[in-house]
Amino acid sequence: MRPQKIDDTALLARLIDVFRSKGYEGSSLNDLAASAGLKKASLYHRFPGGKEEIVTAVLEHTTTWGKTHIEETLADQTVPARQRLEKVIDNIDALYAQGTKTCLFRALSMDTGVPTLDSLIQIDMNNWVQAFKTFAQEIGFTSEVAHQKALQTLINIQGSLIITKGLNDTTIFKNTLHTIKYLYYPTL
Amino acid sequence: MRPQKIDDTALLARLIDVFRSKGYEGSSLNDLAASAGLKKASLYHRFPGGKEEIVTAVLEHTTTWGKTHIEETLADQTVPARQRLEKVIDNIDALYAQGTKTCLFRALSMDTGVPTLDSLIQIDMNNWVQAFKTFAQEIGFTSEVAHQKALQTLINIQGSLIITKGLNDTTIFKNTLHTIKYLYYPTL
DNA sequence: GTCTATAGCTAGATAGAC
DNA sequence: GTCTATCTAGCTATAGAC
Repeated sequence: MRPQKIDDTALLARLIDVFRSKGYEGSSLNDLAASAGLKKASLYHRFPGGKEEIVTAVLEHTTTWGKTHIEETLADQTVPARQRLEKVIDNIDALYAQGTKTCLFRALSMDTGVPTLDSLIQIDMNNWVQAFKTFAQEIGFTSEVAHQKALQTLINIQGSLIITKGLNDTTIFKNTLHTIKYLYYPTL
Repeated sequence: MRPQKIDDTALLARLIDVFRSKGYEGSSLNDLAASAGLKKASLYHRFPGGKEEIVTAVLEHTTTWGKTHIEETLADQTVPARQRLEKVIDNIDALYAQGTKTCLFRALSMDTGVPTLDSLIQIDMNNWVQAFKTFAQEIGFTSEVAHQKALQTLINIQGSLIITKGLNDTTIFKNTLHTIKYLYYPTL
């Protein structure tokens, strides 16, 4: 067997970047292949189901990223709570490259004609909310308040990414990320 | 001259709806024409510059919407300040149809290959920020605090729209809109 | 596993009848 | 002003050589 030009995880990373900058319809198979240094036909070898299989794989890869970098990190009882939260914020900062890259969920949550996407995104978002909510409950907030704080966390992240892109000012994302820990530790 | 099947403002309203649900690349001229009850060639008669002229007109229409429903409403000294803010929040609630419709800026701020779009969106967003900032200063906040409140207003709107869509739960948008007035009147 | 070549289709855009 | 018909370019997807 001939060796792969690019391994699966590197390939997925390239594909994610294309989708989140151009969206589903805006990303052609030529775009996707080119960013991976491959030709269209080679992409079909790796993903026989075509564009739909590619975007599904990309979303599933994002799901596992969230499981380790958000959910497990926030729930890791061997680390002090505040330190866990700061680590997660760092992870999110890296995911969005300090606000210079947009969110894959946002890029893929348009009307695409691929009904599966919406439910995959919904599952991921629910997992994120649940992770932050569980964390907030652990440090003493009631279920209801914890839920509101979790939602506000995601709202701040997504909203600041949009405004950062629109105004072309990454300090907005940076400042918003910085305020998130005060949602959970108001007395700091 | 033959009568128009649909007048300019109604036409623009239909076109906006297509763009904000499907994005720029996802909206084909057939989609756009069909939603207006016209054929492609008729759209070219109204917008000789094609898709780029259509999307530009759509964004300019949104700019004038913002001028009247946000900027002028917030600055209207003949109305009590709190009442102006509540009116603007109502206008925003209507614009996004209680959270069921996504934001045009968000839909069009992907990598489209149409460089004009980014700067049009940036101008609109800046106008919105400036309008809320001026309002916040008028009711007593310092320039720096007023700026932060204006940014947080837009972040909450955009973020809650994304999360509302992702989780398929319009109560999130409703609740977030409801909290915006407490940004400006914390003692309420 | 990757590639070239190509099928079949739909996109954006035009020409010209009414 | 709207339409049908059509052009070209790009799209997704496949076949088959290496």
